[in-house]
Amino acid sequence: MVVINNINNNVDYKKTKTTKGRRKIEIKKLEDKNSLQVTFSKRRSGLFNKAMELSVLCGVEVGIIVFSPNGKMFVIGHPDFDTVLNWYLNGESPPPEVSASIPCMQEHKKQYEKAVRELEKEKRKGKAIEEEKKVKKNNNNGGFWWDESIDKMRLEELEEYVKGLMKLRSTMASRINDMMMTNHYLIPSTTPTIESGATSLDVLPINNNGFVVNGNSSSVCGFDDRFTQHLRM
Amino acid sequence: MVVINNINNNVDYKKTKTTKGRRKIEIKKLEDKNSLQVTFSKRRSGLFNKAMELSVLCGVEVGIIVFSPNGKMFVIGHPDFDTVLNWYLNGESPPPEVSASIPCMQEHKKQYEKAVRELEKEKRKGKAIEEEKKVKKNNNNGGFWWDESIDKMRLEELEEYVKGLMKLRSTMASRINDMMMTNHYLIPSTTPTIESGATSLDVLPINNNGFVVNGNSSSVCGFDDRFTQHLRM
DNA sequence: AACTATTTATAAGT
DNA sequence: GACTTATAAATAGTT
Repeated sequence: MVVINNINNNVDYKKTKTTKGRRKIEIKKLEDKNSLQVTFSKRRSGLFNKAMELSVLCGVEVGIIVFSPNGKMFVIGHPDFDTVLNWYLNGESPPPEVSASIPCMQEHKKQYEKAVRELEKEKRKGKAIEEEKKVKKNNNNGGFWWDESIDKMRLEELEEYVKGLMKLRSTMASRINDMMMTNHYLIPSTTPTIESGATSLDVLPINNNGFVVNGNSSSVCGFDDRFTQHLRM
Repeated sequence: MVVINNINNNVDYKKTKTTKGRRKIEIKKLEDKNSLQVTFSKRRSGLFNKAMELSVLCGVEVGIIVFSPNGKMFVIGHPDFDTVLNWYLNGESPPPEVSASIPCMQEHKKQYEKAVRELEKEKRKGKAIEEEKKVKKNNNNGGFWWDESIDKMRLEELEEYVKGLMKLRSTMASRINDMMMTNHYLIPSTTPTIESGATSLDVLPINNNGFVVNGNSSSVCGFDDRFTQHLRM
């Protein structure tokens, strides 16, 4: 119980209240352009801070994207946004600890899902090279200057890719076999996939071009400084 | 200064307080397994609600991924997470209104970035079909049962893909030309890309297999019901 | 950006 | 999880 007898120290108070203080608002689109901007700034800060606290307190992974009213992108994440994103895109989990408690069927689903996704990826890739050939034929004066580097990289990565693909084939075969022997699941027609390694934009706010714009900091409770930043929208 | 004169109205109080009420905590990893779970639930709810409020009040787009301590994935977004994600992956902005205020150079950067990303995608795709052929040769007894559908889809999408690729080529040519005539920018070696259309997982929490698990609701201030759900972690 | 008076969020307890 | 209580934190309106 916090009780403070104030009879004797009213003298410390301002005699007139300076503001009406916080007032309740409806959660609906703010019409006043100015207060909208102010509210956005305050609440985005608040949101990111809440995310940071959740992440630290519970040791969990969080990723947030917010677009300002002007379309400027703000990204935050722990460990960093793109890492979290990859887990999402791959349908994976960050900590491989409690995942062992997942029932067997779930594991089947998971691997099957992943296999389907890989297959989609493969399919799209396969399609592309034929397109590329066609385009080259259309530009029969030759490709653009960057074609060479593409072909070089392709060859360099060829060997290890074959291995991965082979493994995928066998994995898919066994998994699909498992599935068909047990239950029937609908195959999602399209699934988001990520092709390349992620960049590490992390908590930095980036403009709507995807470039990092700025980022200053003020450390909060030992959490990475990058979690707090104050930038114009 | 918080001061409460409690002398005259102690009579109104319960003689024994039932709880000590909320108490301040340090923002550091919770050790007690139980309170960690409880805190995660409460704070995830709070975070999602804050996101919803921000989205409604300011009319902005938000997307959040959170993993529970057990690795279960929770996703929320407005209009839906995957839409927000695509904007992120493509380095685009949701509203094409204020984007006109972006300086010309920024526009160049943006298109260049995108072109580089597309090129990466193309490259990886092209690589894949050759791998597929190799694999097929290795499995010279014929492909698996799903090969046929892949080839069919490939052909079906061929025509429109050519058009897109042609446009990309010319866009890249002019953009890169623009860049070289003005400034020199570093080309990020890898950039996250998304290959297929997005699924609409929206606010539904999904387990670490990427499957939708459940989702009940309780509407908040006219915001989509899907923004609130209470599920086990 | 700083200030307050309030509203909200939430730590503990049930 | 859902409810309660007391308190800590966030923030609407103002300067």
